[in-house]
Amino acid sequence: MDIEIDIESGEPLFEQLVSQIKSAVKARKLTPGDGLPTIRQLAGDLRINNKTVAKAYRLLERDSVIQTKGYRGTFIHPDALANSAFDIKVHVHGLLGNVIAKLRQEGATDSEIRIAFSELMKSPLTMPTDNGEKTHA
Amino acid sequence: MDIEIDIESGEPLFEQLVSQIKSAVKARKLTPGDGLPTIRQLAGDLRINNKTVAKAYRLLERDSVIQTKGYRGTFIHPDALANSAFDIKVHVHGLLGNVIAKLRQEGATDSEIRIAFSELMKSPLTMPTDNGEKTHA
DNA sequence: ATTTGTACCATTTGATGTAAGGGTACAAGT
DNA sequence: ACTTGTACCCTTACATCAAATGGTACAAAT
Repeated sequence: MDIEIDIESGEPLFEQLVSQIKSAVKARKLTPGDGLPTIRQLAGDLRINNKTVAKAYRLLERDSVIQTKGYRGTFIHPDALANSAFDIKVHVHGLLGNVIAKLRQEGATDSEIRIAFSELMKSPLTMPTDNGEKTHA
Repeated sequence: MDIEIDIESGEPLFEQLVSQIKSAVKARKLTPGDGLPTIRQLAGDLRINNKTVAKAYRLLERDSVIQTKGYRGTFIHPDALANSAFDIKVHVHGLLGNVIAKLRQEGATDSEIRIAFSELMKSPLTMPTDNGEKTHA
């Protein structure tokens, strides 16, 4: 598995890592059980910061594309192929986009939307308020 | 109708204007048909910028608390009392808050949410996409 | 004890937003 | 013609965040 990074590209480094590994999974170049280099190893090879690689790994694990097993290292997740198809960015874009469109339609200014958003993002303890109409089962 | 502005208060000037006029309506100090000072007049009296007052008036008219009649000036809206009760900030907070809570719960990072939000707010042409989306896997 | 991912402290750089101010110009209503 | 709200150009000061880097420290697994 070759991972290459383009510093010049506008795309964030951690994002390049994530999409390259997902692509490799989709292309069957990486299959469940395959081992990945350690964070420090990969960071050293690419000459980038450990934290940048760690960030990519963290996201990949959240998406269940990889699996970390402590001391033993990091491996391709059993369901990696299916999970690589899902892009949470698209999901977030969809849900947020609908609400924004609705609010704009109702007359809310972009400033009002932005300010409310900022305030909401400041409190990390947001619990779902379930006063919506389309609650799914 | 006395309008007073506190420059020292952290609250934005245009917001002070809006809330004071809404309060006056709720307190029946301003009733439908009452005339308001012109933007330039009020800005001069309070020694603030025209645009600050104009912004407050624009928001008040959007909320149908006041009504501008071109040359004749600005007046309290017939339904001002009812409309003063509605606070769009609360509404925006509610809708946005639910989506944010849901996305966080689904594992989206705050960065991902913020970035998607920024991208969406950049395109002023957002149309409602009405997709009856449910929970993903 | 060693290596793993991870968490925490910090920093710099660049982008982007709000709020407010200043000036100029214009269509619409009377 | 005159005044209205409004639209556009610009600027300032302030705040926040992303991305990346650097260093230190730690629980878990063997």
